[in-house]
Amino acid sequence: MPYESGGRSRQKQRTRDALVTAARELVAAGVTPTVEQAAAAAEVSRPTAYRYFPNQRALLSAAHPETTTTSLLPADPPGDVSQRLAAVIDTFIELVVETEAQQRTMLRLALGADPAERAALPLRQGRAISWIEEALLPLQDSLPAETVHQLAIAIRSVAGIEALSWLLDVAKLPRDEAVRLIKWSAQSLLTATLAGSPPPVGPLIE
Amino acid sequence: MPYESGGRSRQKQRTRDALVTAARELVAAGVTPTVEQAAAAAEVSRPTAYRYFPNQRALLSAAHPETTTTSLLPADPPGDVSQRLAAVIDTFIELVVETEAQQRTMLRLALGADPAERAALPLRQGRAISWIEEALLPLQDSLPAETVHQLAIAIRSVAGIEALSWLLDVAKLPRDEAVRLIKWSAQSLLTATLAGSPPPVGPLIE
DNA sequence: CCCGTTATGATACTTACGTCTCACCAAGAG
DNA sequence: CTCTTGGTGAGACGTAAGTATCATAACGGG
Repeated sequence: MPYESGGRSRQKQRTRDALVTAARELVAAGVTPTVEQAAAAAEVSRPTAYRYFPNQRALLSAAHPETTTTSLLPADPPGDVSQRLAAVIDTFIELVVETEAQQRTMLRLALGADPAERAALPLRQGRAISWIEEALLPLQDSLPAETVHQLAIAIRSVAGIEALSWLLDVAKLPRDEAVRLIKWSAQSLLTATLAGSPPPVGPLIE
Repeated sequence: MPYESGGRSRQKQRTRDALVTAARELVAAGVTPTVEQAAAAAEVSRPTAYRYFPNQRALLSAAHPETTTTSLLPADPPGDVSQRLAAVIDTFIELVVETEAQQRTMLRLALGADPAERAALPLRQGRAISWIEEALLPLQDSLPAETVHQLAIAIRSVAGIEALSWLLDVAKLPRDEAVRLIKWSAQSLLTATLAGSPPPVGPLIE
């Protein structure tokens, strides 16, 4: 068994990193790079790129810009849930709008995959839910954690790139109106929960 | 000027119809046909298909199953807005779930287009908004039409294939829970409006 | 009936995805 | 030093999108 010392040859890791880095830069530049382009930018041959990623989708998914931000709340977060949510949603939507092109690309790639491949792609699971849950933290005193989680999911589903692109493309709302409507929807879901109609949780009983 | 009598040769119309019909059948069968397949099914050559549709996207868009249904309300619609909305949303979601594969395909195609092309594609403008507006009809006594319209848009944005696929793929909700959550969100938006917090309308004034 | 327009088909070309085969090279093991 | 092996590059192949050229049926007008 040849060279295994210290975690085997790190050539693979270096090549993989080069590919991801190159692809990331191209994606950040606003384009959807060809596998050939990404390979060239990484100074690697095209077959090699395919040795690391089964297809373009997987490569570009791995190149999806990583957001390391762990919280969207301001330095001195308000105690009021509604205000906390407003702050988080404001920042989150801003984030989405700023990277709209990439968000659309990733959404399109994710939709192109069949169910089996979707499960394999670790991407498309952003940090939005945990961000929103952090905003909803004050609710944990009065509501079950599962209910809060479900509410966070509902809020994310009205505030993501999917809803935004529909509001823009189909409903043909101006960008600022779309953002405003999303904020209203998010607050309305919270209001309904606070008013005593929390999102349903658990198995259907009917 | 040769033959122009009675609306010129209808050969073009027949060929176009054959293409759309063939593509529609393939799409309804659950596949995303290549231009070649659609052309073959229409007994037409591939270049001819491209003479009628600039690309695959345009062809498949034209093949999008037409829903001629003009209303989603039951025969004897309830007078209560909430119940009317529940009825319409139930039926609408059922419609979306039943044709989920096609819906995803159309969404992916729509996302693939650049802004200029998106404007040219008449598709992706379903009848959902008018269906929802019909459910909200009783609100017209107490709210401006523009507000009702905005509310319908907000409701549609939480009840469409975009939100559904996110709930399923990313939030990993079981199908029945996703549907239930969507119904809750839609009702919550209505509730918020009735409770005196209607969706914002008009130009931003800040 | 002949002529010319028009729609169409046949064919080829370019690009890109994805797969495969084969040769090469470097580096560690003996 | 030699032999083996893992990583890589070169090149070819098949499919499909999209474009372009050229030839040929079909059909209406005179």
